[in-house]
Amino acid sequence: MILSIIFVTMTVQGVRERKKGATRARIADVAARLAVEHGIAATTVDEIAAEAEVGRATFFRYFDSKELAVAHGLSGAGAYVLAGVLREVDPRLGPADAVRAAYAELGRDFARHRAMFYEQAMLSRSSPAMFAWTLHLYVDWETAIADAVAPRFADLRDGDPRPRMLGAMTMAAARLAWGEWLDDGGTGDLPALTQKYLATLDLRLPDDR
Amino acid sequence: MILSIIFVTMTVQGVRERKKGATRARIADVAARLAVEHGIAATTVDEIAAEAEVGRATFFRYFDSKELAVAHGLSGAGAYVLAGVLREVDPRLGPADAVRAAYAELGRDFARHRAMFYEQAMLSRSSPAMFAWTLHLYVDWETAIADAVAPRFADLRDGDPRPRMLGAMTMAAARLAWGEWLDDGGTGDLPALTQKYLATLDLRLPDDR
DNA sequence: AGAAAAGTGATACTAAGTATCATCTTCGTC
DNA sequence: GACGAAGATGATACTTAGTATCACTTTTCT
Repeated sequence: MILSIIFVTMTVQGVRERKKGATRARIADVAARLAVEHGIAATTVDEIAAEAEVGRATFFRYFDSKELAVAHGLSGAGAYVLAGVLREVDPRLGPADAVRAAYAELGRDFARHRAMFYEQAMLSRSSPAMFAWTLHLYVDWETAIADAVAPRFADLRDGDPRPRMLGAMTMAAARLAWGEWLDDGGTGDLPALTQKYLATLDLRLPDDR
Repeated sequence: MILSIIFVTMTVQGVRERKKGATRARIADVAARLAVEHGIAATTVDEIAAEAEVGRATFFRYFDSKELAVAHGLSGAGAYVLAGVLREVDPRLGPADAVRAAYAELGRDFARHRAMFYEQAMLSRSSPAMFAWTLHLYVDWETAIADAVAPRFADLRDGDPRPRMLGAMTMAAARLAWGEWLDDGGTGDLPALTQKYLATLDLRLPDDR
């Protein structure tokens, strides 16, 4: 009894929040799996909802569109993985170098996940709507990256544009590299391509000029 | 007779191409107007098609979604305006400086178009779908900017990532500035905000490092 | 001039996305 | 521990976006 009270008290997020997170993740996972298996066009919201064991209305409470659910399922966790890595790379590195280092870190086991990357890229291009919603998701990534990298700006001030810009540039590099990689048939070295785009990236203080 | 032959021969693009362009523009214009007047949700494709005097099927031949048509109507020409200005600013300016100069140029008659900018920004945020498709359009802008600015890279080589990155960074700056401006109620100085974001932007050669 | 190619519109259909409401679950308070 | 409030769910019904097909018209090319 007392134990359960303590447990409840200790629980960071209540039952409700935890359930919501689980449901959201379940829907996204199912959406991504079905889309990879049968293609986005052949996957209906009804199927996703049924497979995820939620009502159709609930599906749309969690995601604004079928495409967004798929995008989340494919790579929704990616932003947090990257943000996590970003926080852990050598603290002496500046913001832009930290991003490059984080991507280098992620690129290490690229070979193992090559097929997955290819599938995701193909899917994100499979329709204009899917592409649009993928871009929508990228904006979330941008903010996650910005938050993760902000502490590395030594002289950060209020409303500083640099973290957000660095996030945007990072995602642009990832997106462009991914596109070029796909155009080449997905046979090339995606991490190297990403570094190529990232290498063009630099930031300077507004008043350094 | 002979005159008409000469005329036909001189025509750069055939009747078909010209008609297509006009139809596309008409649809986009109507879509934007109706969306501004009644909101995107209250505007149906049927209304747009009817007003633009095309069949419903034709509408979807020109645009992949209602939202994309609206986005095009709102600012579809913007990319070409910017690209045009970009080509005309002082040829001695480097790529990044040219972008800043072009935006400064565009900012000069901002005051006159403030209300329009505000409407467009509000509309692009009015629904997640609209936002997603706006981002989709921005990718077109990116390539237009990249093409316009590419000649300014003195040592451009094949597959150089810098023009595309500069295009992406420019659009990111515009998008972020626009968002911040809107969050502040659209009362601030949008051109100045844009310059703030653009100021963080720099490019260096991959092998300068 | 006439055949080929491309664009258009009508029709019909599928499924995405919205709105409403009764029911059930979780939360805070007594 | 019970209870009322707040929030989440699912069923239902509905509107409209987006797709597919086909007969018809316009443009292009030879």
